[in-house]
Amino acid sequence: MNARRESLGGGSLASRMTEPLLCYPDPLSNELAIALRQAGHTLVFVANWEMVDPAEHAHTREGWSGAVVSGIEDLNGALAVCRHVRRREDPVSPLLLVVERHQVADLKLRNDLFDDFCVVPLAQGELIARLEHVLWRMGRTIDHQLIERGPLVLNLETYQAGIAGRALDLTYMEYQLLRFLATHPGKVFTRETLLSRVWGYEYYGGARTVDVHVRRLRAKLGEEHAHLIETVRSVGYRFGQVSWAQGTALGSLPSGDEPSVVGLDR
Amino acid sequence: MNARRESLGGGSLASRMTEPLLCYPDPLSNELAIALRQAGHTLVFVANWEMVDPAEHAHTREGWSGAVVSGIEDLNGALAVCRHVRRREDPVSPLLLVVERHQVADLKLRNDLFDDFCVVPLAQGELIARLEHVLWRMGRTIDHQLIERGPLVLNLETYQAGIAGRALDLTYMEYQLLRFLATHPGKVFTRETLLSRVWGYEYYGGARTVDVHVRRLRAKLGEEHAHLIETVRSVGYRFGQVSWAQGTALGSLPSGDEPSVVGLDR
DNA sequence: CTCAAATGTGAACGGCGCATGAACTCGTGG
DNA sequence: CCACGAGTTCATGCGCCGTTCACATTTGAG
Repeated sequence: MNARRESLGGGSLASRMTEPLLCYPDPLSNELAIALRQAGHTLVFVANWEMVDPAEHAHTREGWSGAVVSGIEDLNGALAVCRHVRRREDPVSPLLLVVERHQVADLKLRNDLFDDFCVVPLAQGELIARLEHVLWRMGRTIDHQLIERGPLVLNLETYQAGIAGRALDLTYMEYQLLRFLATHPGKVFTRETLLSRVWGYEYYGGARTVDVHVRRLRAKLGEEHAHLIETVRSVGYRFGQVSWAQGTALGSLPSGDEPSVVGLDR
Repeated sequence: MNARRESLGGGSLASRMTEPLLCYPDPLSNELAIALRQAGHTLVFVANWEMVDPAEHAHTREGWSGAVVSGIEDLNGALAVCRHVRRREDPVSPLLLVVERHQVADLKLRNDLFDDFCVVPLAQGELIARLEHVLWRMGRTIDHQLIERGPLVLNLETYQAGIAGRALDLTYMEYQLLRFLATHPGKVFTRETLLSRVWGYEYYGGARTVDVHVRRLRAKLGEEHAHLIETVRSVGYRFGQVSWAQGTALGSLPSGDEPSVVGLDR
């Protein structure tokens, strides 16, 4: 089964968005598809995350104007699409996630997977309003996606990483793992959680794989910064750093004595 | 009429946003206020845009952690608040706008007035999810799930603990034990109960193990705070002490997690 | 006061979780 | 076909930390 492309119907108020919208799943619910078409968007449907790249290649376009991913039918599949789409060298954005009411709780700690979300049943015009709002936001924010955590810098566009000014040559999984950890500084993740969030929900493999990647990351970070990834014995790992332990890690520590080593030295 | 400020209730799972949330109108709908309070926010209500600056000045805070503006009662008034708030030298952000279904259309071309919006009726947790998402986008983070008991702070996400601003370096079991005790302040647990609740139902070992862990905890708490874990002779241990001042002291101790500051000396 | 039960204290054992090194699989490109 | 790199798995050793024990100290009843 191939990606299905709709051509733009009669003119209407087609914004200057010449690129198509990436839609998941195939078929997308009628309500959503109709609203999007009425707003003048061209839709390309994919049935799973593996078809995203072929779909793009199929119509020789350069990229997408955005994505609308519905988690109603299959939330895990939707999140897989989000994850894949965000990891491409040219990430699709903006990405709008559509969920049901009871799925809102599942979005916790997954902020990095989407730019905005909406809950069905939708209000009249809500989907378009959100798309426009997020497009407007991106047009005026010149956010050259950088994650800076102390001496660590991750460039989400170029997939480059640096530590204390020195460039880090990370492999794909190393980068993904470090990025995930650094996106949630301080929080401890079990190996199982890391496998599901970084590797993917469908992944089934030994938990010790995480250890090895952590080890290599530490090695590349150098002895001086290896402690940025901390081991929490019998729990998992966390990305920690001294300077924002205060106020972030422990909460409002009264600016007292020596917050410098808050929970970081073992 | 003045701006109305709520102080954060006793302990519980308080988010660490020390700055208050600006809320319009006064009163904000119950549904919204309750959700925000449950997430641990402190709320300050204003009745119109002219009261924003006086309200900020009133409680000597430096700025806001964000704003929740409801347009349900008076959309124009709400938009006026948004406009004013955005024009200040130190704009309040993020700004979340709450509207009714039929008002979505009115948001067109007003993207600059808010960072995100949501439509009533809200899905369970949607308001908080949006706040978190927009906060996350702006590079700020909320710390959830803090247990605060007097000078003791437990961060359930980072597995970090602190006492009076000083970091505690606890082992896994020490942390689990302290967490369990602090979750039920004042309540006495037998060693057997602790073994089954903290160690696990299937655990079978000597009861003196508990003693040793309590000892090490007290040592790490420091002489000053060692009394936070009390020995109830021929019964077991408890966290905190009962306030005999209030009538039926023991009997009135709620078994739950909430009241938190029962008899804790600050 | 006397004594026994309960708890505090110090120390040592030993299992388990993790780091480490290395081998193996798979895909890619020369 | 081989070389190479990336991801995964396996085997081994070490050290932390949970557990236990012996002994000291405290508590409370008679």
